[in-house]
Amino acid sequence: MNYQIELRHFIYFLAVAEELHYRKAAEKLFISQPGLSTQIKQMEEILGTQLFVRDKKKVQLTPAGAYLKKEVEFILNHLDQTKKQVKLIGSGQMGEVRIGFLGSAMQSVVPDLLLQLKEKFPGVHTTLEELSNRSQINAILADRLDLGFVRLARVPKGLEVKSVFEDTFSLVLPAGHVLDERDFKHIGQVANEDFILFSQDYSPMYYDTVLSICEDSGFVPNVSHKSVHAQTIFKLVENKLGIAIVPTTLQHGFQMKVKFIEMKNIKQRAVLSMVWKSDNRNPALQNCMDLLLKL
Amino acid sequence: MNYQIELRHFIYFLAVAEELHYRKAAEKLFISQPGLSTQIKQMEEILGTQLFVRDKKKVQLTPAGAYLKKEVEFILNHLDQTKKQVKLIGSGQMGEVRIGFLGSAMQSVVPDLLLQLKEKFPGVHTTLEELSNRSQINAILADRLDLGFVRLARVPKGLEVKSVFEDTFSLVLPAGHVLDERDFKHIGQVANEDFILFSQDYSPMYYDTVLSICEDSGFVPNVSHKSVHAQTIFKLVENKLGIAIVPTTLQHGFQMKVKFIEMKNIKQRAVLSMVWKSDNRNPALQNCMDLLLKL
DNA sequence: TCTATTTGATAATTCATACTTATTGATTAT
DNA sequence: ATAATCAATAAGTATGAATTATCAAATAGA
Repeated sequence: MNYQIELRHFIYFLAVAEELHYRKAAEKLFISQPGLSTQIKQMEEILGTQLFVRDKKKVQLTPAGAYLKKEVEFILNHLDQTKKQVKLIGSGQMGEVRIGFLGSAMQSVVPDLLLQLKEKFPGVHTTLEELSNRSQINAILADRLDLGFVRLARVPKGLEVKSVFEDTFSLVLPAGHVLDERDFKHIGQVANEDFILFSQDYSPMYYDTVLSICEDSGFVPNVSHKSVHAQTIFKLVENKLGIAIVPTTLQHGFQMKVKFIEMKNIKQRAVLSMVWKSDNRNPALQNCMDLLLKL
Repeated sequence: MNYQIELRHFIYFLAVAEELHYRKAAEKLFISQPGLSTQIKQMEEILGTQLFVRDKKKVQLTPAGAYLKKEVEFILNHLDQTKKQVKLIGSGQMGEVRIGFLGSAMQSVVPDLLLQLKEKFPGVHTTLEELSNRSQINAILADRLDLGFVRLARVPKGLEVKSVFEDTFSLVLPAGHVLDERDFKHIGQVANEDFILFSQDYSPMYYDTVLSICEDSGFVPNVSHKSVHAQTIFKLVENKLGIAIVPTTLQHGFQMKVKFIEMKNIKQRAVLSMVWKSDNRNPALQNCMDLLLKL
């Protein structure tokens, strides 16, 4: 009667919370459904709180269950990371920093940073993952990621941000476009063209900034396509399906039949920021931040 | 051979890490020393890392063990906190109650109620949304809302209603109108004026009631304008585009050049009711209702 | 050098309980 | 109506965490 919560409970709970279906969850866990039922029930008894509502053909989380789900996700992620760190420290290496980045960050600062990190802390292993702004924020909050490179004006409470690179914007035109660098005065000259932009979901800040650039020239762009890949955007421009506005450094690393016209005379900049959790417990990240904040 | 780490391991580990002495740690844990030894050993096997150095008469933490100790402390603390929170949310002392209300409820009961709620359950967070009767009912049925303040005679099955406030009706006239409070006897005196009422969609009950008030005086009102905003109605009256009949408490909170004549002698009342779902699972709402139903 | 004492690790055994299979009762779909 | 699907319950099994008993190694005191 006087049991203790165990990690097993959490893993089972998470499976049910995700599937909202006992049999499916049990299959995923490779255990029998009755076993799962009793374990969840026991868990509810230990916590003294109902976690699921099972009424007639459907399983749902209670408010307490929904809260617990978030916490359990965090705890299990943190535990995984801790296990890795323990192994690394135990084997004499220093640790791991899990880094997320927007595709557009790979052209400018991130490679530099990785080189510096490798030099100063050869023992620190880094993992890299290309993710959207939103995914990075969520991953950092859930402790699946230590450090993110995003383009965001604001971040949730509990996270710290530091701007690391300010880039001008460039107009991207098909190679044979009539407008040339010499003739270019302002963006209003291409107001009638179709625009190809990064999706608003992918980077709201980028989207807003581009709109504000156009607004400053007195027009609302006609957005014909949206994409999350620079590659795709350039390809579309190359095929004359529209023109684009992107951070200037994005021109490096792609072989495309497009021309870039840097817009130095406008005030808007593409700001790339680092984000991390104020209370991140990864000792390798501490070292990493000490280095990075000095740059 | 293929075990999993469990919280038990962490608790045992922490005891040993604190005591640096197996027998003493075992005593503290109320288990036998050999049991503790095997569990720690198993833990080291699972993690693939040595956590303690036991050489000749003394037990000490390895670097990996020292790191793990810090993390285990954090995890166990966080877990304790989470358990407490889950209990609080489960018992309704903490959580969120999503409240909808008709604009006209903001003048009378809702603010009072919120104050009382904050006082008794400081942990319960409330969200407020101004919605029409119909929108509130739909939102409650769809579980997007926990509690609504409506003016309705009937509600769909599965919902509960309780009248919370009965307001008299007032006649709203332009400031310079010939009819005065002293001269006023019955609504028939203004039978020939244009009437400005809340839309029938917005509150069918209000609309019906106003019609019945007029009917009792033997006339059918000429409705020239309809609106969903009290603000608009008063503005129209101010500009002599008609007169209105509204719940009396609506006169508070607006700065308008209109005069109110309260009609105490008629039987009709503007009834404000609470609505909620009988089988709402939100524990915070349960507490909220316990409080409210006592008033 | 010999005990006596203390340490953590083994060995053998016991016992709690997480898990299994079999079944039920309730609900929905055909 | 019949079949199918769901979670809960019941009874039995087996895994492994605990126990007791013991050991080997180290220290300290005579």
